[in-house]
Amino acid sequence: MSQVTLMQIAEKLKISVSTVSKALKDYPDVSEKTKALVKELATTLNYKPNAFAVNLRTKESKTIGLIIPAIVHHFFSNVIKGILTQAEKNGYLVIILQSNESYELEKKQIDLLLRQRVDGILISIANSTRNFGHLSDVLLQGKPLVMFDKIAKILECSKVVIDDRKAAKDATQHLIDTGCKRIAHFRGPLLSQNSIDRFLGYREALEENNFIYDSSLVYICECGDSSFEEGKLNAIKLIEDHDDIDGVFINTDLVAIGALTAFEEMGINVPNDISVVGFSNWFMSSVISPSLTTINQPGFKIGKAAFKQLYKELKQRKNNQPVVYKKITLNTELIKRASTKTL
Amino acid sequence: MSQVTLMQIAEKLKISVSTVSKALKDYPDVSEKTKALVKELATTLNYKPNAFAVNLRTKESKTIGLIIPAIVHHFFSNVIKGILTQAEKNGYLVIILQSNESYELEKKQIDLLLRQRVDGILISIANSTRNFGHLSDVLLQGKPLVMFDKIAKILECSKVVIDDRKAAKDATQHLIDTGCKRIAHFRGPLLSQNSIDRFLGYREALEENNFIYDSSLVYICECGDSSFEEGKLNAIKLIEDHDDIDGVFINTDLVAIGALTAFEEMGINVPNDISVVGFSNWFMSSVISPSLTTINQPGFKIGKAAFKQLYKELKQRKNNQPVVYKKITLNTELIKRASTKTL
DNA sequence: ATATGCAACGAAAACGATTTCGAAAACTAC
DNA sequence: GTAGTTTTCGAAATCGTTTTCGTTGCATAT
Repeated sequence: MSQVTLMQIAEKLKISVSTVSKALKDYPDVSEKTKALVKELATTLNYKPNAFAVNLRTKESKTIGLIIPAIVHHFFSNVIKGILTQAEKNGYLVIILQSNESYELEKKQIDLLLRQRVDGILISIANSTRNFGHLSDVLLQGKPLVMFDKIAKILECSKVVIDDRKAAKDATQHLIDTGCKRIAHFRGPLLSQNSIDRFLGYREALEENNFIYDSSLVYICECGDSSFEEGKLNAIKLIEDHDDIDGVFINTDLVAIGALTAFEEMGINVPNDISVVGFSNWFMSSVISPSLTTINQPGFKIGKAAFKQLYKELKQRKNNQPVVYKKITLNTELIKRASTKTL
Repeated sequence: MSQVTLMQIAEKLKISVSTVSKALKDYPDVSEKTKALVKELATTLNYKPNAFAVNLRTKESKTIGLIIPAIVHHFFSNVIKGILTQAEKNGYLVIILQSNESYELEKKQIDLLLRQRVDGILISIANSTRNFGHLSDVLLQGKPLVMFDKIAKILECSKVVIDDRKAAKDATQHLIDTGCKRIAHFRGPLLSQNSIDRFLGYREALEENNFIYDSSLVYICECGDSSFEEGKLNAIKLIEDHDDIDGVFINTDLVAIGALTAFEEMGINVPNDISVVGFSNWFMSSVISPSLTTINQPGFKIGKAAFKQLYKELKQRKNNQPVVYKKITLNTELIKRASTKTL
């Protein structure tokens, strides 16, 4: 029932606690004979070192914290999977918290993790987060912090991202390449940096191809729980407002799927009347009809890279080496499917 | 940089560590004046109690472990969300591990969590898990264990489930009620208890309506990463093998969506030629065309209920009350959509 | 003056491991 | 046999809290 301790092993073997500890950790100053004895008893008693005591002594917990805006989300759950996979490989445990896109919650959660004395923190910040004091606190405590996907540009720490702007430009360029002449954009929240960057990529592609940018072609959606509905509504509004649109670049897949549905209901053919490009490559995008051309956002890889970077910094600090922050940008790719024309 | 400790506060105030500790925890034997002094200094120094030391003393970590077969999964990510939400409310942190449906991994992860001295464990077991020694170890260590969704019936502990059999029966009955005369079933893995129960529900509905059960109408799929493809392939095989099928009950939504796609490609109209009912109510099911009739599996609620039960047992043990195991069965509901006929 | 009670504080023993340092034992070499 | 070296072990400090059990000083009652 109650846990086995080093002392219990020591008493049974009539040796000291220190020797038991050293035997289990293969210190050179313990004879092979006692080592064997200790190890055997330890396994038969099913000894498990008390993590609290170990952590207290060694000042590290082999645990990291992860704060993420949402869990029920194809991209983010892939990120989590990447992080967990890599953490497991390196013997780290992960405490996961979801901020629900709330700054207040995020702040509280950082504090919780700091109290828990995690070795480091991975975070994708909430859209509503404008102050970064809670994040610089982490750095000030001497703990590594790696941001991914939704980052604070101003904060000096490592980051793992995709190039939203370039990806959005690629997406828009694809619409242009396949013959679209007047291209709308359903963008995400005004405050979200990702949305801003994607919007900028959209505009940049237009400008490079000498299209005139028309702000009335840009529709905003929150990209929250009702993304699908937002996509439908915006699609309807788009058709009401304009009669010459032949392409749309949409901030996220789910909104795009809503738009596809609305287009179908209105008897508008995709891609012949209007071409659609989404963003993220949710699993769903490949199974709907017409399948959705989109930008693949490599969630699993981002998660892996984020943990790897955190791990690297953890080791650098441990070895008193200078910590070098890195900004890692992972490649996205355009996945061409049936919602855009082929040349 | 380095963390503030009780001793540092004590030294600055020229009082003892014990008084500081007691002041912060509002013990009655500390004067209001010193309490105020201590609390003020604690906040200005940004004191955070060292969780390792606290845990070591109090023998509880306010942390629980969660082992889950997969994260990138609509149902499971909803469960996680439910658990995290409830855990946060009660001041608990959650360490999440994914077993990837591997028994070996699951065993190792249980051991990891036990070493970490989590206060309790929530688990949905892997399909491949046939031995439950690692799980009864948890109970033997005096730590609460609550299983959800994928459970081991043989193990005596609390469980949170849905009634797969009844739900499957409802689904099949709905096909019968809407006029289907010959109903096939795409079932999940042979080893998965959920699949077995759903299969039994399917058969029970047939029998209760005096349909003859025909094992050649039951197709197996793994329901893994290629569920969609499996659905397509099975649908094609089904049509090749039989020409009189007018209804299918399918083990999971994703497989069902694959089947829907294949039916459409083969020019078979759903629901007029064949009606389809899925299982789980993935988000996707409502946005595809035709939208999928399915069984809603309340992931969020399951997660919440699982944590609540764990919490209850945690408190019972703490108060030396007898621990009562409970099997909680949550309601499912049939969501009628366009893939089945209306009366 | 003595006894009693209470308020306010502190010393010290846990909790269970790690690690340094010193000591004992065993062995080598002369 | 003695000096010196190498093995092998253990005592004790430490990590930062919590909590028990005193102790002190002071006010009140007798």
